[in-house]
Amino acid sequence: MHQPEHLKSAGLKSTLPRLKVLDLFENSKERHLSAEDVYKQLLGSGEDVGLATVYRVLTQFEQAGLLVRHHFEGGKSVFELNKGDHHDHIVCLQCGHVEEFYDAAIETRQEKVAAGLGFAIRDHALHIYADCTKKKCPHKR
Amino acid sequence: MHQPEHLKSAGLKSTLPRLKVLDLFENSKERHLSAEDVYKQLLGSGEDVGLATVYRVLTQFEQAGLLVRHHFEGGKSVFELNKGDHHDHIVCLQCGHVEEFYDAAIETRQEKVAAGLGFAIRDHALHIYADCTKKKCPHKR
DNA sequence: ATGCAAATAAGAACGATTATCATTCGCAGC
DNA sequence: GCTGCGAATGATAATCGTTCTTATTTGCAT
Repeated sequence: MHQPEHLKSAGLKSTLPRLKVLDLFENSKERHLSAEDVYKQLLGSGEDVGLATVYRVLTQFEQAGLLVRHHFEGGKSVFELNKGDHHDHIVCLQCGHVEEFYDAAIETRQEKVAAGLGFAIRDHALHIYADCTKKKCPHKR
Repeated sequence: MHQPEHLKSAGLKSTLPRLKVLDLFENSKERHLSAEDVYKQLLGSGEDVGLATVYRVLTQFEQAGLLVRHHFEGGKSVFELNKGDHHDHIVCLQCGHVEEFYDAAIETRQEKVAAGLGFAIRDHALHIYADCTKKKCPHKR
């Protein structure tokens, strides 16, 4: 792993905390992590980063376009690697796992509706909160 | 205005703060109000209610089905009178005004997508953040 | 009117996040 | 490879929205 280029092109110095956070997002099982998730996972790996630094780095990465921030219910911000695509989210009410999906029909309908009301869409968020219908929820929190 | 019945049927005593909050939602220009909006408007009207009471009452009203709570970006909860219908929201990025809409096609597509992924929808929120395309944004903050 | 459970107001407490600031680090220039 | 300086960090205080605690007040059935 040598993403220093990512950081460099974003105008950010390649520091240890930043490399660690980026690495975490690229190698973690869960794509969607909160600031505290990141902080705890780093501590768990023996890394010594401050919580304040985690928040700072996440915000910088968001501004640099490396991460995308989401506001699901529950108050806390959740981040994921920016794959460049747009997608919406289903949040499992049982385990908190976040599934992604994209539906072209929904996207175009949104544009139509907004245009009809005299708005130009800048951004949107579709969050579905649902129960997994499989017998046992397959995702562990 | 005599909504004591609303309160009564919800199992809530008809107290002054509760009546005032309910009245505010029924007579305010903006349908969507945060706890602080409610608190400030009441203070402005010379009413003397505590902020804690506002939060308590809003939560009770939500549980009683009188109000619906929304989580837009920005962290704070926003409430509106429960009209019984479901609708989604467009938030004007200029003035913060919230416009409501309902699109059957979007709703059905959501169900299909969720079912296809093995989820049973419990709740969902579609928030569109957009710019008003009219020359001057007609809504004042 | 009286009493008591329920509701209130004020402020403390809380969780998530941001700001402050002294110390440390990355890295360009020597 | 060393130096120096501005940027980045970590510890902690501060902030913001919200909830909890508790002593006091209120609605309302009697």
